[in-house]
Amino acid sequence: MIGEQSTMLFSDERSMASSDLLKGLNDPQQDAVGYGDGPILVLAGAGSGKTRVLTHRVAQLILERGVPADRILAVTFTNKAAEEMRGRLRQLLGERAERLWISTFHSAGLRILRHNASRLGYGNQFVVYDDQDSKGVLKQIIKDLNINEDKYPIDSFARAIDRAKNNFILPQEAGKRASSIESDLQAQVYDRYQKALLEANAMDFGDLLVNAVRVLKEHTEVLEYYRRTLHYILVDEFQDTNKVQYLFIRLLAEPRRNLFVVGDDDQSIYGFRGATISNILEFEKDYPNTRVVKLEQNYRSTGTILNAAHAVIEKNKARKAKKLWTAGDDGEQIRTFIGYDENMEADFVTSEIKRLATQGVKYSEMSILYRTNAQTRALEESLVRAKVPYKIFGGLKFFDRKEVKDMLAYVRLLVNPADNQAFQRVVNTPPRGIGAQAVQSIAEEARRSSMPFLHASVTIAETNKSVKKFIELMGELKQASQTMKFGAFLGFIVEKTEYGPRLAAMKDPAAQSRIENLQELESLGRTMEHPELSNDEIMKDFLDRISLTSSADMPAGETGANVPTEKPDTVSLMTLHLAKGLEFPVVFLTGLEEGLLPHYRSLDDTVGLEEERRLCYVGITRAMRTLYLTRAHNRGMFASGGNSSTAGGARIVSRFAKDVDPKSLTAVGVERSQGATFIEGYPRFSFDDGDDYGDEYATTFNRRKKSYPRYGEETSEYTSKTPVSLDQLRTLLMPADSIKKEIEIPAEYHGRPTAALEQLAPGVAVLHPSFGRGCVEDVKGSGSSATVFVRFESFEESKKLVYRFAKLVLA
DNA sequence: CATGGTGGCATTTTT
DNA sequence: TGCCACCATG
Repeated sequence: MIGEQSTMLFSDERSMASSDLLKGLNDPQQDAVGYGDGPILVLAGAGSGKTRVLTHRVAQLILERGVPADRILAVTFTNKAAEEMRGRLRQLLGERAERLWISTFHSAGLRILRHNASRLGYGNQFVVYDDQDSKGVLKQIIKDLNINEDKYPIDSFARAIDRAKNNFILPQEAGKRASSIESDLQAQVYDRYQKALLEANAMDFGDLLVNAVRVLKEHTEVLEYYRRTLHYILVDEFQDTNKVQYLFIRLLAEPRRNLFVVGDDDQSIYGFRGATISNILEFEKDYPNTRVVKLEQNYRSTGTILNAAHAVIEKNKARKAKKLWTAGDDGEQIRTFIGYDENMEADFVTSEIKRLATQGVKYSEMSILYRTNAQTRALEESLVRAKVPYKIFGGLKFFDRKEVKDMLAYVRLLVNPADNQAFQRVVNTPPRGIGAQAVQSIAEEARRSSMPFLHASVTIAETNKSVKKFIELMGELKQASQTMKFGAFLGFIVEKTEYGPRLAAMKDPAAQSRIENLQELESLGRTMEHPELSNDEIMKDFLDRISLTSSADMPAGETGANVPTEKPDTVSLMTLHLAKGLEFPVVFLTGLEEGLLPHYRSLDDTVGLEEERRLCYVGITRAMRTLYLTRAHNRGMFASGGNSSTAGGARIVSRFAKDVDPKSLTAVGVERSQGATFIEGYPRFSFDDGDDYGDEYATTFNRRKKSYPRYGEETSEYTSKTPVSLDQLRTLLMPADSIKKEIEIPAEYHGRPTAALEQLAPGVAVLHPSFGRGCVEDVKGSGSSATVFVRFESFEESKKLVYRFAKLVLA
């Protein structure tokens, strides 16, 4: 849903008459698209046709000015946005769109480094470390340096290093700048960390940018090459670029300066990642004769929604003055709701969704937005209960699974024997008698001989039988990797390492789903097979794709009216950060409370608060037609077990909501019945008298409250048990890919309430989300520790399930 | 020396 | 839940 104006002006596949390019664009849009050479900054407000301008600009360069497609680089923030852009350009340009270089900053960095990393002392086949790997490296360093982890936690170093990289500060420079004991220590750790990565032939995320810039700066022949190649550069979401990214672009854009950047300072929400608004506010200083174009006409939202958005954002000091306007009318009132707690809030959202659905609104036209991922729990639970199809964006769950990471670590180690993190991950996984002591001696040997752990362990193997066996295993895997097909090879790893067999031997229900995940991985491997590529190449490609796919890469398809979609009709749930660039007819903006939005971590700092405000602005401007603002009166911050803990007590309405004109708000539900307002009201909530709620939401809520505990009950098992389908994974790994966590509920199991413990007795037929149909044999214990023995149709022996987690349903 | 079980703790946002 | 530190056991 990146699309703004979804008109289908150009249906001709091949190309179009160039004069048509400007048709359907408003004056400023035409200005931007038709501009000649030189730097141009397009300040594009939310919903003002930004993507349209970008794509038409590219088309204009090619069709009207004869620029070859491979002379153009367009940089976006997510793979999805890149794919979206390519898709649209395909409509404008046909085949030629394939030759454009459209990618994210990180992919562009990776591509350059794959060809040139050797100039920096890395092997070109370096691996990309994820956050976990990075922390593993840091942990070792902190141990080596005898740093007190309580005083200086790993995360503080991770953050410091990340910050340095965002600002293109290399270790040496960091050392020079250090002005305190702490920053000096950080610089030391940073230096050792980089050396460790270099030894492991690995780069972390930040390195993909830092090292790309280094290679360009330090090796003129490389820089010249890219400058010769790239004549036009376009940058999307420019307000979210940080210093390294800016340097990267600046280097490539010289000397032509044909730089076309599009952004909106009001939507800068990645300050924590080093994005600096000054990049956009000061662009004109760096490029003196910049043409500035403002797009202020909004084609997305109603007047009421735009007014609310403006009321929120205008309080920010650090912004370029502008005000969105629409030629459309005011539209509906904004609807508000206060829930007793987050569950009631969720139930409200759910029931409104169902209501709208019966009125013909598609699920895919509705979206639920929130500040923190933790808020999904209640929402998810409520949606599952009501059988509303949904998908949650964010979090690469499949590849984050332990068993998947374990198997991938074997692959990594084979591709890059210097990958010490992968080594440490697999050396005793599954347990094979190589404990901390043995690893310690391997590490010492590695240091002594300056060899990777894997090589050092060959020496240790002379005196340690377990290590010897491990080495032999790796050798066997290596040989197999040369001869077997990739998919089969993955299966071979699972077998040979005994990882699979050991899981199979476990009675634990969780083991079963892990096996299924490994089978999925194997199937996925089969789809990666390619007759012209060696297994080594396939493995590298496989790993690269996995490490670069991000949680914001949304499913393709829901791009508005002009692209027919076969995508499932589901409600979208995502954080405000992930929502940027998208639009939905109906938006539920949840958790409008002090401490959540704005988040309490930002409360004491004005810069942070301004960013929270922008976040709220982004949320509001996602809505095309209908906007809901909801909050909860109580919120269990740390959900656990069966307590309805409400740490933090009563919650106060967000200051952002207070900025919205009350006349545009209509209370729904509780406030309506009690005369309280969204802004001021604390409606009287009582557990004893359901009628107090005064509307239909009370029913669900009351039913609910009797069946505590609720946290982690309905949903967590779905997310961990439901295997990701092959098709999903395949999509995931294609360049255009989409990352999503999609929940598919088994048909029979669909929507039924979890069976109460009292209902379970020997002989009762039940359903389990992943084991299927079965019959209760016995029930032992009570309360949260109760266990149920079930004989499932598809299993020989009966299974012992913990009642609290099993989610059994009466058959 | 390796392993498995137990109890305590944590949660902003992400390329 | 899931991760980690700690401890008892083989």
